[in-house]
Amino acid sequence: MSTSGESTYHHGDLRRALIEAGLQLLATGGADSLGLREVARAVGVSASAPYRHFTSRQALLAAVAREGFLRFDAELRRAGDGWDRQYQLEAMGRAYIGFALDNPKLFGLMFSPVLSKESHPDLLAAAQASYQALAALADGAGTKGHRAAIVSTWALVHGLAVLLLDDQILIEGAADRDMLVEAVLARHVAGMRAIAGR
Amino acid sequence: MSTSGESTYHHGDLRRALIEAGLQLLATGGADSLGLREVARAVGVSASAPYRHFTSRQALLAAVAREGFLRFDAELRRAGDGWDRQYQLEAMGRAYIGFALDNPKLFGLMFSPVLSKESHPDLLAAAQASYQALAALADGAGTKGHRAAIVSTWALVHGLAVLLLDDQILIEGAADRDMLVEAVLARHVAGMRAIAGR
DNA sequence: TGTACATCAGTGAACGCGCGTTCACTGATGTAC
DNA sequence: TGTACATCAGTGAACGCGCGTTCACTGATGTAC
Repeated sequence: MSTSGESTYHHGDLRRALIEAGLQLLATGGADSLGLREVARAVGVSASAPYRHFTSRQALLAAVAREGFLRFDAELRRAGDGWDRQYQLEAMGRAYIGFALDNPKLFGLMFSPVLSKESHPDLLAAAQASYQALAALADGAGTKGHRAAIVSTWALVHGLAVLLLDDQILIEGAADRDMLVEAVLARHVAGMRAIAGR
Repeated sequence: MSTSGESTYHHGDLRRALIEAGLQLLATGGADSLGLREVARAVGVSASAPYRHFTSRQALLAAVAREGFLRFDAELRRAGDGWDRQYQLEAMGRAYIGFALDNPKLFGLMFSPVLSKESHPDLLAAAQASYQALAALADGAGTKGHRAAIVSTWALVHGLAVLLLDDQILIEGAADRDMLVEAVLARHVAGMRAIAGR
């Protein structure tokens, strides 16, 4: 993985490497659920080595999911940055769905109920940061502080992402899919504006 | 399961019984994924018996998911029946989310990407029937035939269901949850009406 | 700068487990005459 | 109605597999003097 001829012994940052390998496997691999041995194998380390850094398989999954939320959050914010306030919602919605489509397995893990957020506080924190981004987004659409408005936006975007991910919606190619996403987002924004009365 | 003292030999309708047990296990059990042995055990039959009725574990899962869609579909339609046209969308949305909350694991299986719909045509058919129900619903809201309108409604309702299921939305008890669902549905309907221009 | 020693971060063999699936089998049921 | 036989729908033992996890171990690294 790093400079050649290097031993895997005293790896440097095995913890980081394992998380990275986890993300990699989710990005390219076939399996839908990560294994401890699988990740260890990918890094080129013995099956028991991860136990130096994670107390259990759950802990590794949580760390990978947390990393996912950090990147997700960063991408959402970056997407929002370049735009005028009135276009932010659509830009971030696009980014939300884009992230899900680009990282289907990771997205699935992040929102999986098998990872109890209570037992992994830093995972929870990372997830909530993403929520804040969305909340700000809905606020920007002129419906300050209304939980229903925030949740509506979130649910719409999340639902569309999940339905596309699970191949539930009949689409004809990527272009058709993108058009559909645009149309749905535009509708939503129009609806929100109409309700906000402007 | 049936009249006592009955042998499991020449069961009568083992296929049906296995599917039923699968639903039961998803409803009450802890595991998130059904196993062949698990289901066989629940029915009180040997581990290899299911192979008389299902070619593989996948086939059993598909059959359970199909049954899920049939019930889902029936519930959606029943929910829509009792209401005036203008309240149908909300009624069915409630039913959609209610089904998901009542049958979290089953709902998860139904919309799981591990079940390729292509290799299970009757599963696909059952799933599409449910889609028809939703399409009719969006039509009823006065936005005839617009795919974006149908998908918006579907995505919103599905997304809200999934987020609630995965404990992503911070809620305070069932009453609070129900209020939120109502508010989100009401907003959506209002938005759709506003766009449709009435 | 060199040495002694504690601690750290890996190894690799082993554990038990439960799974999906196969196979030869056998008892129960249905059918033809 | 009775008998012979084919077929059906189970049994139960066995297979290999990969997993998470534990454990005693050992080589590499860091630290105190």
